[in-house]
Amino acid sequence: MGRPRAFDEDRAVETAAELFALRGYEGTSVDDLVTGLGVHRGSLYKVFGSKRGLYLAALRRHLDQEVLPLAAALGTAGGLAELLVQAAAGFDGGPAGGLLLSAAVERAGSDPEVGALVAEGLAALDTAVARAAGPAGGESAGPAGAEMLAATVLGLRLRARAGVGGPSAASLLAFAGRFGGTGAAGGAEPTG
Amino acid sequence: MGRPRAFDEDRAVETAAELFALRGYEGTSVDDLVTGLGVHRGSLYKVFGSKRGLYLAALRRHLDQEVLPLAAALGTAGGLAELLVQAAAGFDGGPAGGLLLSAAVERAGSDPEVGALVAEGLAALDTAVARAAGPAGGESAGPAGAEMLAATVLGLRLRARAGVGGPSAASLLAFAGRFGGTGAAGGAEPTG
DNA sequence: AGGGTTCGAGAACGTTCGTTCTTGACCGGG
DNA sequence: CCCGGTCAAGAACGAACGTTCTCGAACCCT
Repeated sequence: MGRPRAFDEDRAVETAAELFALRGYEGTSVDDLVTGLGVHRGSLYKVFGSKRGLYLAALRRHLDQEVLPLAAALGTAGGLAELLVQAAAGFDGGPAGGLLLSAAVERAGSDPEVGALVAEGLAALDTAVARAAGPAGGESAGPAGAEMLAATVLGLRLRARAGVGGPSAASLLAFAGRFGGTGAAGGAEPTG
Repeated sequence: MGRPRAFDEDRAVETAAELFALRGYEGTSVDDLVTGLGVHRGSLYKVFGSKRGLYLAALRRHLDQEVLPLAAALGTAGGLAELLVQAAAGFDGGPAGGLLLSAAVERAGSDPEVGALVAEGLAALDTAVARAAGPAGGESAGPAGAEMLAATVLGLRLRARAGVGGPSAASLLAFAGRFGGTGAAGGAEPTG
């Protein structure tokens, strides 16, 4: 009953996630969202309740549609070296954890609900890294060795986001070699 | 000539750095700054020109008074293991790169001047890590191996800032051991 | 066909934003 | 002594903020 919705809700949340990832929560105004999403103000408040509600939906979607699938894919195929290379390159050039990174720094400390979502995303990253690194990184490096490598991945993403150049491919491979990762284990000859 | 200033400018910038680090640039209002600094609005604009001017001064001070000295200290004394342990623990419990982290994620991409300062801070961190890691991390791990370890330090600080638990001490020592770091090279027995 | 309900369009709300202005207190040099 | 200049105090500015309201159009169900 009633008039059917004229916009794709999931697509709106996806666009909101990109805007929030790009400019942060405080840096993105409701006007920006209304313009960028092409969704009317009233509809936005009817569906999501508030700007924060839309932000939480965007972060939730970011985890479900990008972080978790990416983590799962990296956990099964490819080794540690590939994971580090893709992390430094921005995975596939997309947002690639940009919203997770932004939320972790800007909102996780002051908004408990955001903090819980960020913790969930980071835990998924830990699991993926543990699987990619295999026994070398996940076990012999200590009971929580994967968290160290996950921190490295986060740091690489942060550097890329800040616009500073990342390490060379040779460094990435040499680094992975220290953990006996698949693909580039052993020798660490700078080839470039 | 004229009435002398009644507030400590350097102390005001220091407090501003703490506020900006805690709530970010967009999340800190001029009213917050006026209240927190105890400096009048007019004086603030007379001295720093704008909110952004104060932010740049705070970031500049953060680099000069906290990041660079910390990097220098870590570069000369202590090994990689100690650096990682201190990074995970928040160095000395202070802001410890919080403003650098916040600026890197929130402002470096959209404000070139902030981006330059952030790049300077990250470069200083690279240098410090290279010295702490010694030949093992700085050379044999590749020409830019230190950047990988610096990324790990950044990731650890980000995790701490987001409020998620960091790796155990055993993991940190085992990780450092992979690079032949001073203090905990070799064995990686979980002692806790 | 018509009632009930939800939608999209946009004006409007009060608040807060960053910034500027006005006013009077204070200080050093002639 | 008093004058030029800098200071602190706070009101005030227009713009932008997040949110709410009013209104007519569009649609499903009976």
